[in-house]
Parts: sequence; structure tokens; C-alpha cells
Amino acid sequence: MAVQTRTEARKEQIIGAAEKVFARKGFSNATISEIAQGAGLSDATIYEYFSSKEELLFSVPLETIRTAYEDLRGHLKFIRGAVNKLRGIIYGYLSFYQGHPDFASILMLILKHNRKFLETEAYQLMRQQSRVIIQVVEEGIASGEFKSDTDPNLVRAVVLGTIEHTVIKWLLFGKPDDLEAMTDSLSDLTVDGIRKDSHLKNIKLNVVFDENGEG
Amino acid sequence: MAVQTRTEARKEQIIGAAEKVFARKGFSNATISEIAQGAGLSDATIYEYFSSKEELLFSVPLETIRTAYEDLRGHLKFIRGAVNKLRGIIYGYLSFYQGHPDFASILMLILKHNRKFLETEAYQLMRQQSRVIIQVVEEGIASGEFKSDTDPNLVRAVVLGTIEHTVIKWLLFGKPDDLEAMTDSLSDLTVDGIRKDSHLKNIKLNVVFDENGEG
Amino acid sequence: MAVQTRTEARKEQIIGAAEKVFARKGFSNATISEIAQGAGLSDATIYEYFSSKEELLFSVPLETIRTAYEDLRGHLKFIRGAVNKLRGIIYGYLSFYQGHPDFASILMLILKHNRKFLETEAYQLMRQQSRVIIQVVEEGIASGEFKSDTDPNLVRAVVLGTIEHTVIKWLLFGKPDDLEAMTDSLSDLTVDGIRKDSHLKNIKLNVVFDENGEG
Amino acid sequence: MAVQTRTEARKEQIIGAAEKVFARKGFSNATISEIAQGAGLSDATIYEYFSSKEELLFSVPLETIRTAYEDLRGHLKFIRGAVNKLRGIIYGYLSFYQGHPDFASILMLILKHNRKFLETEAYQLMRQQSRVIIQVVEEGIASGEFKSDTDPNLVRAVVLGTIEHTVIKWLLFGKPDDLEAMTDSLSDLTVDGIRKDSHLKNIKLNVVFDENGEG
DNA sequence: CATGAATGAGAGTTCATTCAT
DNA sequence: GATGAATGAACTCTCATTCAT
Repeated sequence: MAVQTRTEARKEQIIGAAEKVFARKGFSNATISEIAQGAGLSDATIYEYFSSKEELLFSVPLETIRTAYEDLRGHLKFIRGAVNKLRGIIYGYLSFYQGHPDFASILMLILKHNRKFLETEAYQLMRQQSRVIIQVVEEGIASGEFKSDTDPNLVRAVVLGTIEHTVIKWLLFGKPDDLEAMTDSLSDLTVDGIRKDSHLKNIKLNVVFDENGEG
Repeated sequence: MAVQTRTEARKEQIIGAAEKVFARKGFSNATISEIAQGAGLSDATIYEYFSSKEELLFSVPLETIRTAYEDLRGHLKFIRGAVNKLRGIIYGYLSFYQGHPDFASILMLILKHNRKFLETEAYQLMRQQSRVIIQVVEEGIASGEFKSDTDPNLVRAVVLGTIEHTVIKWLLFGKPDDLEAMTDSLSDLTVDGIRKDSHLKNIKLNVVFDENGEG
Repeated sequence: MAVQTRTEARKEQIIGAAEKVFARKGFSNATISEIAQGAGLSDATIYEYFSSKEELLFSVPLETIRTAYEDLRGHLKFIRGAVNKLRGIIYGYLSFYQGHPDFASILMLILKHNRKFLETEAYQLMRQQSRVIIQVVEEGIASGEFKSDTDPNLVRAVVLGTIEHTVIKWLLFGKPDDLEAMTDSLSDLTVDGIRKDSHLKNIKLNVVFDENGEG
Repeated sequence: MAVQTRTEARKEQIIGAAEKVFARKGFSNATISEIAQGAGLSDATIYEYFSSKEELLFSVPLETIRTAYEDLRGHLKFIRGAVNKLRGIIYGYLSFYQGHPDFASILMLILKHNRKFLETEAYQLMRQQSRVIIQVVEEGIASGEFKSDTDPNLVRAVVLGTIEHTVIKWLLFGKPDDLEAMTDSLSDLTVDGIRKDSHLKNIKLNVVFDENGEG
């Protein structure tokens, strides 16, 4: 889509190889040599495009995140209602990780716990992206869909935390097969909780007798 | 409590030093030298007690987890009702991490993403521990407190995922100050969701007129 | 003065940049990249004009030495007497280094100790130039200004050695400020030494009585 | 003489190997590998005793300088008179370099031009050592052996500069064979200069006629 | 039991240099 | 003539680990 300089093409080529190697080996056990070999280049050439192994690592997720962010924004415009949007977000994250397992691996198993990553442009993008959840919750409160005392930050922590937890299990154990399949259950749990409706017993009902029979 | 051999005492001494160093530096950047120095021993002595740096890493959480597990089990016996127990579990995790930041750091930032850790006794203990959540949810379903179609695994993922997500933020950013403070809100959200009760409008009530007054 | 081909102009441009970089960084720490940047050219272009980094290094002093040599010869023609010429030579060296600190730096701190430099045209020029001292001393011996057993090579070593020693201190420490200022003292010491004339006490005088009064 | 710890012995062993390699190859072209091989050790072992290649370089001359300094001081005590002492110092330097060509090579061809060397303990020792020349010149002025306006710093520059110049030629060209042989000529030139005594012509003699024949 | 001493194995980097365009 | 792009070839330095004492 965008016009690419040759430099950008090379960078992507290297990033592609690096993504695979980092995903499989982790950061410490990955070697520049292996990445270079994967890209069909020499070690030294890697350093023409990235100043260090770490910079390369941090460059891996950048474009992917940018694209994912724009895609999600696009999809959300098609959806009305906070509940539906929340579900859409959850689906967006899950289907994205499912479709990009190497990216997921690098993000979940390497970057998320790296203090230097926090100072990275890629991380800033992710933060920005996650604010969509906050906005949707606020929208839901405003529209009366969600309780007025709902804490948007907690909802974000629940949604992202659950997804991360599940994605990590998926990466490490291969279970569940189908990440996307948990979309509805997570969405429903978040929205409705797990308490049985029998607590309705306690709800006061004002039954008005209307002899005319019009309800 | 248990009688300790001299060997066990030395091991704990080394583990104590290792915990601090691993928590501060991560695995790769931690050195045996620094751990040995922290324990007041020589590098070589470390190897008398642990066969490798990695084995030492995996030994660090073992006793801590065992103790935490037993403590939690003990507390739960004092609590009646699945909702209350769920809240107790959440509180147990949060207060434990809050009280053991070095342990939390090692677990969340190093071990959780290490494939070899999964084959470890410490990991097995953690899995076992987390099954308490499953059991409580099943208890809640059986007792009618929770919806009968509640997925215990999802609830576990929500609870642990949210806690992990929050603990990692706490470790990396220092926010929130007080982990335990989120106990009630997480517990409530899990149990009751975030949807406003106004949806009760849609519930169909079958009001049966019984002139005899027997309900 | 001389007509320059475009090639020669480019070479001088590169040499100018190289002189600065080598003077500041030394040989090993200087990079072709930095020199190319200084000359406003690409790395590869440097190699169009010089076959290697070392050849470039050896090319740096060539023209400068040639000019200095011709200048000194010119000045000496204006001077009569070996003592005066010796002083003129000393002044010539000192003022030249003072006026060309980058050149001095490269010569004194890099080239003087490089075995390969000895096989260089630039070095041959310098040798030739230093032979002027030999010639002047021989001239002084012949004219009776200098002791007949004066060793011209020793004088050269004294003059050049002292100058080099002082220039290096000047380059490394910035002291003395004014190199030229030592011209007279070095010249005088070389010519007259440092012994107090009181030793004349010991000179045997043969006073011949000549009643005729013709001395 | 002094009792050596094992560590000190190893250091000397490494320094011995390093001296040879640095002298032959210079700093940049010398490799730790070659030094290690020369010492019969592994590369890594070098780093147990010296933190970097540069630190090793700077450690090479330390003990040698210390010994030389003490030796020279010892010899000077046997000598009376500034002229004789100056000669003794010159002889001391020349014979020392002659006897320690590798040391001379490292000092003259590597260290003398290294800015970082100036901040080194070894360099401080050398400075201190060279102050002996200053002291002897001052002694000579005080005793009336030297002209009262003699500049001790210039004399030091002349003596050291000439020696350095000659030693470098000796190292690079192998000429002269015998360094020590220049002791007297350099000493004499420094003390008496090169001017022919015929300038005594200009000395005014007051010849007093004393018929009684008592001078 | 404890450790001082030694090292194998490798990794990341740097740059002078080449060559097709 | 000029250069962008690529790389071969090293080198320093780090550390987990071993073993004789």
C-alpha cells in the first residue's frame, strides 16, 4: 500500500526473520547470526539497519501494532452499543493474537516484562490502543448500559489480563486451540458476572393491579 | 518448624540471596558471582547445592509457594459460601504478592514465560493451588450461588489474569500502591458483572392470581 | 601555484579532512566514515583516491613536508654563519609545528613510531630535510665556528630530539604556550653548553714577552 | 626479593608475555589471544587479572620503571658533582633502554603518545624520575658548575629528547648498535656546547706586570 | 565443605574494504 | 566519477561451570 524505500523493505525483511527467531528462542537465546541467516544476510548487514540487538527486538512489533490498532478502530465504527463494542474489542484482540502467534509470543513472553520496552514507541502505541476499552466503558456508563460506578480501569485490567493469561497458556501449552472461541464467554462474564439470577428474590416488585388489563 | 539439616540451611541462604538478585536483574543479567557474594559464599559453593543457574532459579519459589498454598487453604476453611471464598482467594493472592515483591517479580517477570519452568515442581504446585478457584466455582454452581453454565476455567482465567496483569503493572510502574485494595472490586465484577440492573425490565413475570392466597 | 587536475583537488580535499580526524583520534580510532563525512564524500569515494586507510595516512603529510622543506631552504639562504643558520633551522621547525598543530600531532603521535612510515616518500623527504642540520654543522666545522670534533649526527639528534620532546609535551599538555620562544635558549645551549665560564681558570696561558711590542 | 603472592606471580607472568607481544606488534595489532598463548594461559584468564587490554598495557611498565628509578637513585649517591651526575643520569637512561629493548619499545613507540597513559601511575613515576635531572641542574647552578641562567627544564628536554630520539632510531633501524656509547658525547655537548674555543679570542685578559715574579 | 583458579564457548560489534549500478 | 549496500574477518570481553586442593 505505502510506497517503500529499499531501506524499509530490508528492514521488514530483517524484522520478519527476527520475529521468527525471537518467538522461538526468546531474546537471550536468539542470536544475530541466526536472524541474519533467516534473512539471507550477513551479521554485519543487520547492524546497518538496526543499531543493536535490542533495538531490533523493539522494532519487531511496531508496524504490527500500528496496523492492528487501525484495524480495530475501523471495525468498532461498525458497532453500536457499549456491550457490543466491548465484545468487538475482545474479539479483535483474540483473533489478532490467534492470527499472529509469533508476534503474540514476542509480546507476551519477552516484551511485556522488559522495563526498557516501556520507553518504546511500540509500547506507547499499545497503551493508546488499550485506552479504547476505557472509552467504551465510559460510553456504556453514559448511555446507561453499565453501572454508574463501574471502574473503567478495572474493566480494562479484567479484559486484557484474562486475554493475556489465556494467550500465554495458548502459546505455552497449545490450549485452547481456538482463542476466538472465548470471545462470548469473556464478554458475557464481564458484562453480567457469574451470579445466578436467583438473587432476584430480593428485588422488590411493585405489582400494580390494573383491572383494565392493559400492561 | 521442620528440622533443618545444615544443607537445607545453606540452600535457603543461597535462595534468599538469589531471590533478591533475580528480582532486581532478571535471569540473564543476574550473575552467579553476585548471588554468591550476596550469600557470603564463593561461586563454586553455589554449585555444591545447585547444579546450574537455572535450577537455582527454579528453586527460588518452591518453599514460598508451598507455604502460600497451605496458608490459603487454611484461611478458606474459615469462610462459608462460594462468593465469599472467591473473594477470599482474590484477597489471598493480592495480599501475598504485595507482601512478597521479590517473589512476585521473579514469578511474573521471569518464570511465567519460561517453558522449562512448566516442567518444574514449583509450577505443579502453582497449578494445584489455582485449582482451588475451580473448586470454589464448582461449589458455587452446586450450591446455586453461581449460574449453572459458569465456566470454572474462564473464572480462573479472569481472576488470575486480572491479578497478574495488575501485579505486573504494580511491579513495573509502582501503581497502584495498594494491591489489596482491588479485592472487592474484582470480586464484585466477577460475580455481578458490570451491566446496569435496568435490564430487569425485560424479565417476564408470570403473576398468577391465586384467590386462595397460597403462593 | 601548480595547475591542479580535478583528481588532485579531490585528493587534497580528502587529505584535509583526514588530517583533522587523524590528529584528533589517532590512527586506530579514526574511521574512514568520519573522514569521508568531513570531506563531504562517501566512504567508497575515498577508495577511488587512496587504496587503503594507511596509504591515506601516509599521504597526509607529504605536501606539507615538501612545502616546509622548500621554505626552510629559502630562508637559510638569507642567513650567514653556521651558528646563525642553526638557530634559523631551530626556529623554522618550531614555528612550523606551532603553525600546523594537526600536522604536528600526526607526525609526532602517529607516524614517528610506525615502521611502515619509514618506507614512505614522506619519510624520505623528512630525512633529507633533516640533513640540512648535518650540512650546517659541517659548514660550521669547516669555517672554524664549531669544534672540529663535533659530531653532526649528535647535533642533529640533540636539536630534533629536544624539539620533538617539547612538541609532544605541547600537544599533550598544551605547555609551553609558545613553542617558538625556546628558539634562542635551545640554540644557545647547543652552541655554548651550560658550563660556567669559570673553568677558564684552568686554561694555560702562554704569555710571550715581546719587547718589540708586535703582537 | 619481595615475597610474592600467587596472584602477583601470575600477573608478572602475564606482563612478561604482554611485554613481548606489545613490543613486537604495537597495541592495536597485539591480541589478547597471542598474549595468553605466550603466557600459557587462556584468554579468559588474562581477564581474571587485568580488567582490559588497556589496563594490561599500562601495567607492563610499572614495576620496571619502579626498579629503574631506585637503581638510578642508588648510583647517583656514588657520584660527586653536577657534571658527573648529569653524565651518570644519561648513562643510566641509555644503558637501561639498551638492556630492556621490549620495555623501550613499548614506552617509546606506544605509551609516550597515549593520552590515557598520562593519567597512569607508571607515568607519574616517570615524571618523578625525570625530576632528578632538574635537581642535578639546580645543584650545578648552586655549586657554580653551571651558568646561573641555565634553564633546568630545557636541559631536561635536551637530555631526554636526545635520548628518546636516539632510542627510537635504535629501535626502528637498529642503529647505533651501542646506545651507551653516546653517553660522553651527549654529556659533553650538553655541558660544553659545540662552539670552538676560539671565541676566547674575545676574552679580555688583564696581564699585570709584576717584576717581582710572584703571581 | 569450601573455594581459588582457570577456562571453553560464544556473542555482540566494528570497520575497512569491495562492487554493481 | 561516485556511491549505496553489503560483508568478511576479527576482537574484546563475559560467565557459567569445573576441579584440584
